[in-house]
Amino acid sequence: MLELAILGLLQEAPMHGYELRKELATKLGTIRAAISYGTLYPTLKRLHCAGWISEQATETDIVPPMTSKRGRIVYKITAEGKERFADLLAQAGPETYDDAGFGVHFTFFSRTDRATRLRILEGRRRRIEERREGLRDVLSRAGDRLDAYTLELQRHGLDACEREVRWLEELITNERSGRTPSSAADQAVAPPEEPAPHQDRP
Amino acid sequence: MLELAILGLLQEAPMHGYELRKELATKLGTIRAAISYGTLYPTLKRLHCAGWISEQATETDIVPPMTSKRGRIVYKITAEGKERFADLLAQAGPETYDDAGFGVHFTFFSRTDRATRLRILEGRRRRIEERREGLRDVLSRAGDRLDAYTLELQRHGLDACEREVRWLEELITNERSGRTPSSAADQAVAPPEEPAPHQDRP
DNA sequence: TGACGATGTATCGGCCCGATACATCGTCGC
DNA sequence: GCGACGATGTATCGGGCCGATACATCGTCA
Repeated sequence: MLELAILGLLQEAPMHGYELRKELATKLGTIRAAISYGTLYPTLKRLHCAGWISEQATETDIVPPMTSKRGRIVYKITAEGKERFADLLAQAGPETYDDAGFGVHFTFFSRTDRATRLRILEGRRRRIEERREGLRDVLSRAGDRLDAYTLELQRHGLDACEREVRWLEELITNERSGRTPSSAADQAVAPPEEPAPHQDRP
Repeated sequence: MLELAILGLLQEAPMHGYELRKELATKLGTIRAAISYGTLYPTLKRLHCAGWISEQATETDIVPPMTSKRGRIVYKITAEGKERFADLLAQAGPETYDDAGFGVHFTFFSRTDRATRLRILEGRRRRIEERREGLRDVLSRAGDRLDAYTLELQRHGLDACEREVRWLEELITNERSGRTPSSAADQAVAPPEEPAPHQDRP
């Protein structure tokens, strides 16, 4: 999963580890607090060995404020890496539908096609619906066996599930009718087809 | 964290691994799907070695339907284990406030005192508020740099944060005024002090 | 009698985290 | 000028937890 996230970010721009972590924190802020270095660096090494990314120690810097010879390693995605990214993004296993996996996939939704988006959205919905049904079962069948706090927790969880299902329904509806997620109330008119394959970092 | 959960469940009744897993699934259903055996059995062994629980292979069974000599191992909490449980439940590190940790603590709230409950509730609130502020920052400062899907994800996350903070506020208010979580609208009258130290499994 | 699913215990590889170590850069105060 | 300090940067290690897998028994139904 982290592999997908790294590949996705490097698709936008070459970066070194520290920068990657910060970028991950803002883009995936909802999903994970911040990726740990204990995971990041070994993963980068693994991706490099696999040939998905290229490693390049650098003396010079890109941005003006820094002009020294700090030993930084800039990573750049390779052609094989882009292929790998597309595969990972499109294929959906069970882990695609849990919180972290879904979040990462969703983050890069603008990089894939509508069919894939719908597939993942519906898979996620099914997952949450299952959780919701489980909670309803527990509340109706064993509710009186649980103490007040546990009960309250279940209820709060159930509420969150229902809310997320509604959110997903809306996204699915939008997707089917060819709309990009409506920001708030804008975007009344739908773009013709794919909502601009990808163009962040303007 | 899993240690706390196991100790908590064994406090209610002796159990063997398989049963423990099912019980965990229903009580902590909101938090985690189901605990993996690859974690459960090693943890049980660890707890046994530490002296928190006692291990007893059994031939006879408790419940009527089963009357054979299946090699099951029934675990029972020890006096030291109960002490350990109380310590773990009351002490609050940073991991107490993330989703899993908070969920487990909350599940056993009826087993601890109001001061501890308030401390944990407020710590959790602070944690969520931090996440909320982070999301607001991103949305206001870098919102236009992100594509529509990422934006939508952040917004959904922000909404969930705000909702959870409100939920926590309510719980904290109730706790301060000496009420157990109000089931829905019942419980208009507050019990005198601690809401019955613990009595599930009636 | 044999297939099948639920029950039950156990291990292994792998992902990811937190703690930790170490080094350099820019900035600010003294 | 110079030292302290926080941000920047790379890296390793132990440990928790997961998914896959293996193996065995029980009850049930064909």
